[in-house]
Amino acid sequence: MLDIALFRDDAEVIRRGLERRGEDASIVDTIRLLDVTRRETLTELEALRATRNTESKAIGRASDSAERQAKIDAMRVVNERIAVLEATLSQTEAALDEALNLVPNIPSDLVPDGADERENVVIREVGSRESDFDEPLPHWELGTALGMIDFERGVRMSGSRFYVLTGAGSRLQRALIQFMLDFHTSRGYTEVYPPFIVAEKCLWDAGQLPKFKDNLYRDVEEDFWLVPTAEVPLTAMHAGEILAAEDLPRQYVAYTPCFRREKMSAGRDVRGIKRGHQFDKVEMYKFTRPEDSPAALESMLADGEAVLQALGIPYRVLQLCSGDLGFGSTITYDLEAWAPGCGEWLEVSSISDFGSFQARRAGVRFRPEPGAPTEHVHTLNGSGLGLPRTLIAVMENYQQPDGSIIVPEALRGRFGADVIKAG
RNA sequence: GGAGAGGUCGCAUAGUCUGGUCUAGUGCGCACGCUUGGAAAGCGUGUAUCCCGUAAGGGAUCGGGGGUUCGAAUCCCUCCCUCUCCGCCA
Repeated sequence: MLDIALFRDDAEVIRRGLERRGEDASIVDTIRLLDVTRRETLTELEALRATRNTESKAIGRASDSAERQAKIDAMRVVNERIAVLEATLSQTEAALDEALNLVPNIPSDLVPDGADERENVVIREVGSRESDFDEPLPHWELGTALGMIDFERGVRMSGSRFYVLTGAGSRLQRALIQFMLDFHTSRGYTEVYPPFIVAEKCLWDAGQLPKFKDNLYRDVEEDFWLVPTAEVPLTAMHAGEILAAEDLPRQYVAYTPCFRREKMSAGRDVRGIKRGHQFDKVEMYKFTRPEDSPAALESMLADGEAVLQALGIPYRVLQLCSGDLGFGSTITYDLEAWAPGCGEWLEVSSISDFGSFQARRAGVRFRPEPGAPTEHVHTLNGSGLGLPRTLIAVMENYQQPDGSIIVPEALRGRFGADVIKAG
């Protein structure tokens, strides 16, 4: 959510931001109008409430019963007007909230203009894509041959896009998760195990609602929603708090499954474990002082890249253009791992600075100086990394001509073996 | 799931029965000042958040929402949460 003050003071910045994203900017005028109505209504309402407060006290003190009754009658009239204004105010505020919740964040000046993902910019490519042999196998063939992935039984249990990791597959994913958690912890993040089911409020805080309602799973009877990413509970964890300035930045890393009710187009990404309704992810998250978030973004990017480097996976860094930016983000880098078997780049991480967008929704603030007014913190999030796709990258990059898979050195201790062979 | 007790301005509590003197008292903690060679103690002052307003000032918030009333921390309804006991359970 953007600051309502920005709509008053510099609406042009918002319009330009919306246009860069390729969105209609007319909502800005709607919001400005509602804001004026709200303030006019509030001013009159509060003046009347002030009258009522004073008069009610006078009534309490009044000894003459005729005078007392006259005041009570007068207050009845005032109260009728108050009721009308209260109704207007609550309608106006509801409309204002609804509109504000639909406005995406403003792209940073550093973000290149562009209409969609085709105009994202490759910033660098790291590692060699050279392969030792001509036809590397895709992970679905490797996984089946080595007893790491069971597609049929996953589909039998849960339907299309579900799979079972078995034996070395399951173990390798677990080794990756533990490796990533330990890795980020050693670099200054605090490990967190959050709820995987949260109240609706948390999804508003993180900016998932109202816009992405169709992508969320929820309990029919109770206020329970499955998290689509650990970003949701991590954002909501400090909702409504005023964080101690000396505790900033706060840096968290969390492993969670992620549940997404995507309507996946038939025929696209159907093979393998690249895309599903359930997947695992290790997420990095930071709360920072506003002035610190640009540097925090760069260091989070470095943290994501370091995982890929430690695993020895070739990757590239993309800067998203304005038209491909996520709803709450001001600036985003994607990390894409090279998967030689599929022959494609796989998005394994998306690293963003959300500015004060989520902090304002969730009410996360800090006090810069003792006695100073509170300010919203900035929040940043990034995958560190997404599991099934990192698993794919490991399998496909480390496959050998004899059909086995070498276990990356960084994972050997946790995995408990150097190589994955059939049988 | 059942029964009971609770949720008050950092923490702990008073106030709720008997609605107006609650612009919410007190203790602790914290900050500043006095005092002191320095400190402790003592004394004094201050110490929530948000909204409207250039300001003066005003308003809102006693877990959330709704109601009764001229007026609600206080009465009524409802939801949420916490604690104790019972049941169930990994």
